[in-house]
Amino acid sequence: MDLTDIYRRLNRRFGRQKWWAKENWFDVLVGAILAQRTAWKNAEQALENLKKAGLYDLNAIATSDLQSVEECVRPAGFYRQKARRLKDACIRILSLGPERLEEMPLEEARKALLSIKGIGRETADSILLYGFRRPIFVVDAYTNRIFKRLGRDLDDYEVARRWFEANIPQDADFYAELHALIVRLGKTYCGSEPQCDDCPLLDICRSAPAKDKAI
DNA sequence: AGCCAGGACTGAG
DNA sequence: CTCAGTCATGGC
Repeated sequence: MDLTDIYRRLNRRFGRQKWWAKENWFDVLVGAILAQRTAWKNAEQALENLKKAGLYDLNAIATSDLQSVEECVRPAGFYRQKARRLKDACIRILSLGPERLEEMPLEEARKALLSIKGIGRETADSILLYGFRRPIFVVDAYTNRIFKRLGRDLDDYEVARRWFEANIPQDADFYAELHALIVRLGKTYCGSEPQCDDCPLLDICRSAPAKDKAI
């Protein structure tokens, strides 16, 4: 399966996605945590609330009253967890020194992020890729769903990630665009009600093994 | 009226 | 290690 070809098709169909194109790592950190298992629209509302409350700042969140963060973050769902995770993440990164994350070797930075409660693999990789422009490919639920339909099982996250990285140009901007395009494709064609008409990958899907067709 | 959204943690087997 | 249960609001 030619991932570069898939990228070309998606890019032709959807154009440039520019996820977090001009944002910094803090924007991505907060956005990624708030967007966990939540529609982006709701995470966006929570972001606005944080800004209006003067809490959109690493130091401010780290030293904040947890309840005021909860109020802001409520629209994003799981608001008690997310408030706690946000604050914890800010405290940890402050004590580590944010600039250290840029200097560290990639695997080390990844481990540092993963050691923060509330930051799992996808969130850590999103922060590294979109926030720090480090070459790590992000695998998410859409990626799983789509590629299972195309005939490739990705249920092991690390294996899946390495497979992508080994089969496309090892470039952060390419990773960033491809992942965003995959999510875009997923939203449009692979939701609860699959819309196969006009799907840019329809031929690949048709020629795939028939076992996982029913997603 | 359910179902789902750009996950991660916990506890049980 | 795998897997269900849990966390929670808003939109369709």
